[in-house]
Amino acid sequence: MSAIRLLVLGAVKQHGRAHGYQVRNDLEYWGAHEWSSAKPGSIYHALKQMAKQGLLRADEIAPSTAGGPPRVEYEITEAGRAEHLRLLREALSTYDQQMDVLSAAVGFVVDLPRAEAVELLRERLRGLDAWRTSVTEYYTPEGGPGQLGHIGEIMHLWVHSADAGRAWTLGLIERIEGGAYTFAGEGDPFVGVLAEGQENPYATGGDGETAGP
Amino acid sequence: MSAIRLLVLGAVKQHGRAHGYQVRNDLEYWGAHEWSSAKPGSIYHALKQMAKQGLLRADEIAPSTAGGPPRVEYEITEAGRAEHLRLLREALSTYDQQMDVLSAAVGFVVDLPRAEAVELLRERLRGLDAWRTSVTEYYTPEGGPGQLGHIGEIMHLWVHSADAGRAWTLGLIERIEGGAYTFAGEGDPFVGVLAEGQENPYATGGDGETAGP
DNA sequence: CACTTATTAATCAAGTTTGACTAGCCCTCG
DNA sequence: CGAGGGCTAGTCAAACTTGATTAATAAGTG
Repeated sequence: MSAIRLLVLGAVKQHGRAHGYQVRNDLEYWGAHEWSSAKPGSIYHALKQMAKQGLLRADEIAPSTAGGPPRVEYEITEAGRAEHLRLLREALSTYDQQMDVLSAAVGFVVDLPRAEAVELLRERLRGLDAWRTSVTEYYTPEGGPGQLGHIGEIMHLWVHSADAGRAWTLGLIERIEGGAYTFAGEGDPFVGVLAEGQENPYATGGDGETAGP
Repeated sequence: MSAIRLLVLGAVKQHGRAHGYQVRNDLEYWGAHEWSSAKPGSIYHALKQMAKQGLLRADEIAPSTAGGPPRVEYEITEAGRAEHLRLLREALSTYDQQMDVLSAAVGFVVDLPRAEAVELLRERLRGLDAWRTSVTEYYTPEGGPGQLGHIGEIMHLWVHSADAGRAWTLGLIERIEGGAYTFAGEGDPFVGVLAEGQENPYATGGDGETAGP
């Protein structure tokens, strides 16, 4: 699973209706172009693909309000909302070892009821534990771990990473159960999108360069 | 950078000369089909691509020794050896947040001299630190971190993961400096490939299922 | 006003990845 | 003996990602 669908669907969902450039701008605002494959080509491709699959409805619209070729506006469908929740649940609950998917999911976690978010994260913990166990078993040959030579370091890396993922997940569960943030059905949601015409303080070429290679 | 070139080049290099199925088997032996994109299509594609680029030399060979269509054998060229080292150095030294690349690199780390391996890992540490700093700066708006709502959890995740990566890297450096493993120019290298005809105990369909989804 | 430069909103080609499929050969079971 | 299952080695189409490029308009400049 790649993060792009979750991100693009989520962006359109928060607006209700959006054109490609708007989605692109939101994702840039979230910094997503730095840590995921949310580059223009991928975004426009995902929009078209999801429109073809009925998750979005495409409306041709006259010349844009600010120069450039005419825009296509996309509106989210019921199927699209359902798919977004499905992707979100999957991303939160499965150990995927890809941080971009998890990051995107965390960005939308408050779209779920609080109790469900916690339950999904617990599911994640179970997956992590199972993975950790299977890694240690797989990489333990009959002759003892010394048999492996430096290859054992790969296992070491994974176990380390599983443990770190576990600790982070536990921390998040604790904060959510402690009442942090506003979840679905608990009042005004936190919305992180740019209004039409609002300038993006974290735009691509800015001096605030961020993520690594 | 994807891990596939590093893996495939490395596999051919360890044999000196290999056909696609042999590479595929080695990567399966290493468990790489579980944690990287080392699936048949990608492997054969990478072989062809790298042959076109002069990193490998392709020789057509008569029907296989054990049924099936004729094999194409690939031999690594000087350019291929150089490219493998280049990819390896890059994978070890840059913070990439993709565990598959790092895992593959760890598998080949002993191809380098011990001192260079340590230096590259230190470079990695510097990259990690820089990234951690930029993340905390990027995600600290004027109004204080409370401004971010649940979005701050994304930063939390990254910082956590950077710290875990730092700890693992430090541990590895320590073990290498402590004399662990046999590096380039230090005697008989550890070679983890299957000999021709040797059965693969970790083959795809085996009951020893491993990595997560 | 004509001409250059920037910005906005996409599109395109090239390269990758995926998952399913083909086709030859061997072995076994009835 | 021959039908089917399984292994070997690989191909293929479809989807996805990437980076470059295009087109349309707006804004500045002499």
